[in-house]
Amino acid sequence: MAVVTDAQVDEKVASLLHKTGHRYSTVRRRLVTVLRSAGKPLTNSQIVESDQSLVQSSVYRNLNVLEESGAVTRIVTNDEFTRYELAEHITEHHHHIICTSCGDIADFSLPSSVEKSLNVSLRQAANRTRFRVDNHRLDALGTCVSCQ
Amino acid sequence: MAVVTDAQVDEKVASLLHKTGHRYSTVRRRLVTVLRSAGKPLTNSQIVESDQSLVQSSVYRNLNVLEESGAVTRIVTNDEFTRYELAEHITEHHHHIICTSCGDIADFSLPSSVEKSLNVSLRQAANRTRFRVDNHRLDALGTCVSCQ
DNA sequence: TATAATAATGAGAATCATTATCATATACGT
DNA sequence: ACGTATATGATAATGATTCTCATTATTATA
Repeated sequence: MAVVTDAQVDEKVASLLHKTGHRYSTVRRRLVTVLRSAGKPLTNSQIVESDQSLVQSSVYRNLNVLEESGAVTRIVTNDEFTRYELAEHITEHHHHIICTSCGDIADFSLPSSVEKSLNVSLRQAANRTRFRVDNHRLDALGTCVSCQ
Repeated sequence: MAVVTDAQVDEKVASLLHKTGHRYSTVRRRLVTVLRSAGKPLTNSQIVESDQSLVQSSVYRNLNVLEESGAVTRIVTNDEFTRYELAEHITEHHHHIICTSCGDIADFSLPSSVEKSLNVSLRQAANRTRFRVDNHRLDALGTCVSCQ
């Protein structure tokens, strides 16, 4: 997560937006900056709090645009707020530990050996359902410091 | 999932409800029956469709009661509907494959060797965050037959 | 098995995160 | 700079979920 520079993120997001016929506007740049510096998925209101120049309705609209373009991923926990983060192919593969009490999230990673065996097993398991598997999502569920 | 009988499920649910000061009413019995026979997490409206004697507002209320008692688990996908299933300790540990297009879900299981190494790695990873880890949630993301 | 006390139900109203609308402003190609 | 297409912000609308409350069911006890 430290190896990717701001400039590289900008370039990727710009390319994704342009490919889908959208502009990399000032508001969208600020949005990407907020998401990048947070280091964890944020709710709409956390985003607006982080950068008070941003407007709720525009943030919602642009998060959807960025998601359609593939630059941003939507995270749902068990609380009532959707959270957003930069897509993994822009940053790097990681997982979330979710507080089952307040919905707060932290990022973490697993050894690549574990990731590999997981992927193999998932493909095998998927063959038994009739779904086509594209990806996986592994979350740890627990309690954050302030809820303990 | 085949080893648990209806009577055993009933007994467990009754016990969980009574422990938390609730009754195992007729409506709650029907709800458990619907969830049990579905074999996959259901939305509120899927539940009401499955058993037309059930009423939307009562289903919502009772799903919450059952969740608080620990008999039912809430599943959120990326679509706009929350889904519910019988808790794992009543049936058995399993995972979900979620259709990223329509939100439909199927159940699947992994080899216990994979589950074990996963658990070990999760504990280790959690030590680096400041969360206490209780559980994990592994979903495969893909496309269901009717969306392919 | 009646009774009283308590919890559950159903119908509808209320809530609130998210989306849609639309007049105005901004960005891009020429 | 100009004209056109897209983006923005303020506000209204939407819809899944929750809340309310008068009525009904369940349980414990005599």
